[in-house]
Amino acid sequence: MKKPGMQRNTTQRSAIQKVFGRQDHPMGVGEVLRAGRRTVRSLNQATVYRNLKLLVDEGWLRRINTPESGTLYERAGKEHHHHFQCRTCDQVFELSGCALNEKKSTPPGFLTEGHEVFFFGTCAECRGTG
Amino acid sequence: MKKPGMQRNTTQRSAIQKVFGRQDHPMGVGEVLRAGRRTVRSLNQATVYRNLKLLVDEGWLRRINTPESGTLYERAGKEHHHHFQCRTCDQVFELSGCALNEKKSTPPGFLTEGHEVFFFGTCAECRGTG
DNA sequence: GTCTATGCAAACGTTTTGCAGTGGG
DNA sequence: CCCACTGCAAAACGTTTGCATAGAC
Repeated sequence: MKKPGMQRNTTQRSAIQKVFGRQDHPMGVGEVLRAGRRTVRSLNQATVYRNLKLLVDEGWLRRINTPESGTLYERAGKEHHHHFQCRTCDQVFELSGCALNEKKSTPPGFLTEGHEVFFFGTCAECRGTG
Repeated sequence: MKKPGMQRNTTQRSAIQKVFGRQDHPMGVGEVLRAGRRTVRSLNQATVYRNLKLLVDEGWLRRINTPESGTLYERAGKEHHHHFQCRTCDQVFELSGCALNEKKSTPPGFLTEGHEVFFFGTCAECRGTG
């Protein structure tokens, strides 16, 4: 058995965390990498993957699985919410609140521990209504 | 511009469709391939991929994007419903009904055209309650 | 000095694609 | 006899991993 050991504060990880501090929308690996390189020029893709995983395990980030844009990440600890993806610009937005009755949807005998909701449509800007 | 042309009835496609006639739970490419080979021994993975896409475009199948088990497919045309994935046995179940208020969740200016809900938990059988 | 984290490249699993040949209409 | 469809193999993705070494503490 190998003891985990203490984690270190690297410039790479800080850069990645800073990216999430500046952006308020869910981001994919590519966007994090590009943004992070503005702070650490040498930042590597593998490092981003490793740190995103680490930050998720740590509870600092949350993974979101989108049907259209693959895996995205957002800061954890926010209030329970869901997501909306615009089919025109592909941007993912956070929606506040939750209009879902979890109990009503759970079949007898089953135990529901969580849920995820994804909305599709057109965002205000792409409708020209924004 | 290339005219699409008429599609043909191949033994491979029929085999794939027959698989969905026999199974009532969402299936991944691997399961479809394995099951389809019981009808057409030579059935190829690429053929399955191509036909699943074709059948989705045609409206005969529906894609489901699961966070844990990747892309699954089910017969289209069923009543609106959602899915439940057991974290123990990984099986995906169909839930009937929809306890979601779509209007209430849509921000002003946005247009919601659809939604997908995914539940996680433990199924009746894995709880020993089934 | 120790040992974690990084960069790089190779490996991986999944899905797509190019191509020559098969077979449905 | 066409041309959509198939099988096969290669390519294209997104993600993970092994390894030598840089750097945090």
